[in-house]
Amino acid sequence: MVDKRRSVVLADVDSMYVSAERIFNVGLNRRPVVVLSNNDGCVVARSKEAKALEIGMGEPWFKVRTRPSCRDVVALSSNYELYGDFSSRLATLCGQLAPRVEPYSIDECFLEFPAGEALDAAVCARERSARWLGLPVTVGIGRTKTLAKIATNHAKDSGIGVFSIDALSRAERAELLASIPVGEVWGIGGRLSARLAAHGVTTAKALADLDPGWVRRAYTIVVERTVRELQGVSCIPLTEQPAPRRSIMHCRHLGQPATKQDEVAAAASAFAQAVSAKLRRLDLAVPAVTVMLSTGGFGTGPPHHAQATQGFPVPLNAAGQLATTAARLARGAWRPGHRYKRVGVLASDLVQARRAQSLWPDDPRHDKLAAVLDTITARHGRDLAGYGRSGIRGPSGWDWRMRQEMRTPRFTTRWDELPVVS
DNA sequence: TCTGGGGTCCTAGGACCC
DNA sequence: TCTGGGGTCCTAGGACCC
Repeated sequence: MVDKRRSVVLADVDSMYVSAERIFNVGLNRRPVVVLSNNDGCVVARSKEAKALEIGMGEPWFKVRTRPSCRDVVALSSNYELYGDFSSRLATLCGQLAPRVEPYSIDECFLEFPAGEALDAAVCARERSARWLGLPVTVGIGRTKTLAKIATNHAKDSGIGVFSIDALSRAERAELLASIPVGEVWGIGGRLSARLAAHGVTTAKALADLDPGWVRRAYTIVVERTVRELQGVSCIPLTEQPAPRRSIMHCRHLGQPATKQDEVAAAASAFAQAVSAKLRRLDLAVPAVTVMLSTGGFGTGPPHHAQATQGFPVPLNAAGQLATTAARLARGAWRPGHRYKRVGVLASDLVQARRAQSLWPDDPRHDKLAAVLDTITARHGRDLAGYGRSGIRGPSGWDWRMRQEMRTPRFTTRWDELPVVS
């Protein structure tokens, strides 16, 4: 009898950011390496050697760097352009192997196969990724996405490259699920695991043994789906065609807190131009823009948030209009006496740009100007040219730009940053 | 001194209508 | 004293993911 069932394969790059950095710098091999978030704030990726030093995910770098045990750790600023490029190479590689592929995140790809073909394909994906891209990949196989996630985590924990949860007997599978804390199940975060624990549910097995109908009434449909997926019933299908973007946000901690109205306006204007560039690249337009200011929660006193929204008569994506509007909104939302640490510009309810009209429909110079500014920004960064005073450092020396002092070159996407072999 | 950024989906509750 | 019901739309907030 032909087995018509499907298997989900998850290909997950080991320490993606560190692995991408190591491709161009073999000196990083076998050393503890971490990659930092924007502003060089937190640790967002760790090599195996760094994990062994008990450096936690999300730990602030300024704390880690002072530990005696971490003296020899190499820290790098994140180079998203490099990681994004390797991410799309991995997706391409997977696409050549599988009839159906969903690039899920910057370091993960779901593939779907008829059940009998999954294991060979998984081995092949791992070999090709290592040989063709230089990226180490761990692969997990299961009947559903949630089970494939569990298989991948188990493969990583036990140091094997490929693992299929489908290959286990019923008893072995129960044993594996019983060894996994419920909070490690995909879709179950800190809040839900605390609530589940109150019901006596502390392992993946206990979650899988619940009645889905009860879970739906006691929790939500999201948790119900997770329970069914653990039981082997697929509820979260592969989505080959990503759903259209609903929102685009550009939100940053400022390199230095802003206290002046001009300062928040300058940052909002600059971020709006970044949003505009992304909108135009995706051929989207936005019917309203929101600016958010906040003081951040680590100082003394409660954090202060302010936000303001402005709608447009027709959806648009022009950099000049978005920048002017965002600057005005920021001025309006600003209140004296606060140290603003974070500014965000949000474009939501996005629509196709072709269906929208520009408020400046007849002047092609605006499109040309925007294109030129995008080129300058891409090549030289945001502080050289822009609308308003966004890019220019204030007279007081205030500088909102993020710190990124340890970024490697964008080897594969910039001609002038190509690696040189001598 | 120094603590990321960018998304999605779901639910509850209020406003409003007939 | 007694005080509809059902539907839709919108928003804020919660929870999760990487």
